[in-house]
Amino acid sequence: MPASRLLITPRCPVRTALELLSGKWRLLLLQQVATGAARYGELRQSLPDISEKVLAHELKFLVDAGLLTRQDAPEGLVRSLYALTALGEQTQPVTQALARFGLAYNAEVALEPSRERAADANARP
Amino acid sequence: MPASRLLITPRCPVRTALELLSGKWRLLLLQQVATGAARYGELRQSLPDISEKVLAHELKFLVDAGLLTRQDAPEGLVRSLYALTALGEQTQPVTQALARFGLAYNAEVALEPSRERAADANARP
DNA sequence: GAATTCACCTACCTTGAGGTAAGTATGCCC
DNA sequence: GGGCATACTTACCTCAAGGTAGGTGAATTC
Repeated sequence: MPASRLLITPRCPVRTALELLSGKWRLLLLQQVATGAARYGELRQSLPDISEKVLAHELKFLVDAGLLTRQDAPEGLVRSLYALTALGEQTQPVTQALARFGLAYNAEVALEPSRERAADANARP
Repeated sequence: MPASRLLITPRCPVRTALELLSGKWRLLLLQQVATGAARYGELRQSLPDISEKVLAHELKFLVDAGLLTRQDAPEGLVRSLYALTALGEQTQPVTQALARFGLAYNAEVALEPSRERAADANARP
């Protein structure tokens, strides 16, 4: 099975994906928008502990990268409606896989108090 | 469909997963180990541009987190054989999803030279 | 027309992830 | 026992992600 061990170079697709999607908020933002086109204020409420600077910045990045679209005012309304592009929708399997792993990890940690120290390093209030 | 919009709190499983797996190297290391149990030197060769400090540190982190095991010398050999735990194997769907997204992104960018500027922000030699 | 809300933007600061370069401990070979 | 390889460790530094706090301009409300 080491037959398929591959050299991890900068052009590896996993690295491409990591560079586009890594960060504390990007995948969470995409996940929120996936639940329906969302406005700026809705996103801020959904992710209570993101700062406004970062929210605006990440939205801009995702639009520039072609993962989100921003619709300006459908005439008369306040502007800003974000939606996933086709490419953006392709991030959903990633988020789902992460969610499944997160659940598996929590389940495992619950069963193994012996590893609580390691888990504590990532514990939150 | 906004029926299922959920509050992203620190306890969300996606956040748990992101905290454990985010970073430049973790998923790549796990992917490499998944191609067969690996030794320190093999991993260093597979990921040519990781620094030794980070390689050692990330390996330790992954062992502490319960995603990798390190077998000490099977008697007489040089020590250090890393392998995935059951939990560690559960990260593979994440990596696979990232790989699929990376390929889709590259394909899309190749078709749309108009967005090359945004892509350039993440381009590498 | 004053006040408020919404969707941002700007300047400044802190923290930590990751890099560089060197050193250490252990075993193996001859 | 001197040299070499493997598997790390340590001290130091840099940079960028992310946070804080306070703006701004346009629309909407009263």
